[in-house]
Amino acid sequence: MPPQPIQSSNGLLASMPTAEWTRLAPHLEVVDLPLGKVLYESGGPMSHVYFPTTAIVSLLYVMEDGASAEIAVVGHEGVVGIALFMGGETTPSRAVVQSAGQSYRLSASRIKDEFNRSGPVMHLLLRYTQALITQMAQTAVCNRHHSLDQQLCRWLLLSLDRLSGDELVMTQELIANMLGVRREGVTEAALRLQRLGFIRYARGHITVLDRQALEDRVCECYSVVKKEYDRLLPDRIAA
Amino acid sequence: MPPQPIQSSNGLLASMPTAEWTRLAPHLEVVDLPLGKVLYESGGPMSHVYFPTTAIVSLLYVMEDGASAEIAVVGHEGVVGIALFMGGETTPSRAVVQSAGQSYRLSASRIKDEFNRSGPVMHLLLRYTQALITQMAQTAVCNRHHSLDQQLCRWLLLSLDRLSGDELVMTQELIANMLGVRREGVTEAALRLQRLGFIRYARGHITVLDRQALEDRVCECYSVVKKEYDRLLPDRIAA
DNA sequence: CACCGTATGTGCGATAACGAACATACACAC
DNA sequence: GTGTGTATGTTCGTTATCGCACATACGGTG
Repeated sequence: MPPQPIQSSNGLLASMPTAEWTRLAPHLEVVDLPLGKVLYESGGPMSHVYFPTTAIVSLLYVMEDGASAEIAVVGHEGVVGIALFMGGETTPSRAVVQSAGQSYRLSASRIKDEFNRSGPVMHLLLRYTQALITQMAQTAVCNRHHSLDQQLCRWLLLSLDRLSGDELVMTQELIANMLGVRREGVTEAALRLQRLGFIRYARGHITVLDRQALEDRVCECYSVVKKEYDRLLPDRIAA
Repeated sequence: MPPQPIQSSNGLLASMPTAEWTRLAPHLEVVDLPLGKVLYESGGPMSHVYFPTTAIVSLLYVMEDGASAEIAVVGHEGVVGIALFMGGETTPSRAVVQSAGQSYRLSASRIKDEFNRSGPVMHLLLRYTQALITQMAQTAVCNRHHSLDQQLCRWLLLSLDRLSGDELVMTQELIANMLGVRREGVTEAALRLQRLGFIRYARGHITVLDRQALEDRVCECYSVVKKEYDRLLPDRIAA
């Protein structure tokens, strides 16, 4: 299989009709998002919405005692900052760059203006929001019922879907923070996958060797979410 | 003569400006929702949205193997069926009546028409949706990090907030299905609360004797969700 | 009032994940 | 090459919850 072309755009932006794209394009900025950058703090101000292209952003909740859990992940298929157009202005979750890369961004006032035109962009953003809701709901279910092994597979596949290659730059420590488990637990689960020959792990670099094997091992949560994204956002345009 | 609701209204309906209320009121029906009634099946058609008054509805996901988990709960503060106006038409979750009572309902076409006017009703529904998102996210976090005892407290308080009295009609078996845990686990957690004098449990009837004690024992997830509802839906009108 | 179905209580061993402490081992700077 | 910091691997006792089997007890029905 030939390598996937590098995703040069964002699925939501690419799905916009010409008129809307023409209106918004002059106001879009391209920004580099380094690993670990916090786009929004819990309850904090949100100056822009982000449409990632090659970056991946995690929405996670950090508790009073410091424990954390990922609620959803956003890549080139979506947008970070839905609270702006949903009317809440802020959310109790934090948005952190999980994989460095680039993103478009649009100021809060521009996205609100566009949304309030109640045109195709609004409907697109709302359908995306529903897909994101499904991801959150499925995360809740998965946290309840599935093993760390399965959740790691789900997490790897969700990340892989948002990257161009087959390699993730991500320490086990960070994965543990996302999944809300111990680092040692991730080590053990990753070792099992490595012994089976599905992945190769080396100091913060994971290479997926057998994606199909991960899909065979993952829980249903992955495909439920994926199908819902495909259903709700069918017009995604390839790079 | 149709049954009249006990609780004067639903929070969202009560928050609507006069013009919108006047427009919608003639089309609202009052319906009785018996315990266990399935309003929507996973992926199934959604003919109406429901604005509960005295009923409580659970959104839950049922897995292939029959295991289930509650994703969110909706009572007189909200609406069941957001997928209709979000544009998805359906969702992978099931909506089940958790506590019998009454509800208003509105046909799918009427709610969509009203939503598409892009007026105050749309903005109200979107703010509600954001609050619901917070509840789902917090459910995911709670499932990951908190003990069954804490989760039971959270569940009891969330239910209590949506009821008029201090008694719930609910077997431990059903609570276990909602929380996605074993029935025996609920028995043990409920016994602990009972021995402490916080609740009284008798064959499907739970009476909360000391609400404050439950609030002292519950994890932060409860207050995070509650504060977010209060922040996003400040205009709620009391019963 | 006897019966029976359902709801609740109890007692196991099994297991997955935890928390902590520690061992290795690679990557990079000097 | 040596040193150092970070990433990964390993071990072990502890804990919460599970899965199963079964005991009890309430309440409506005949």
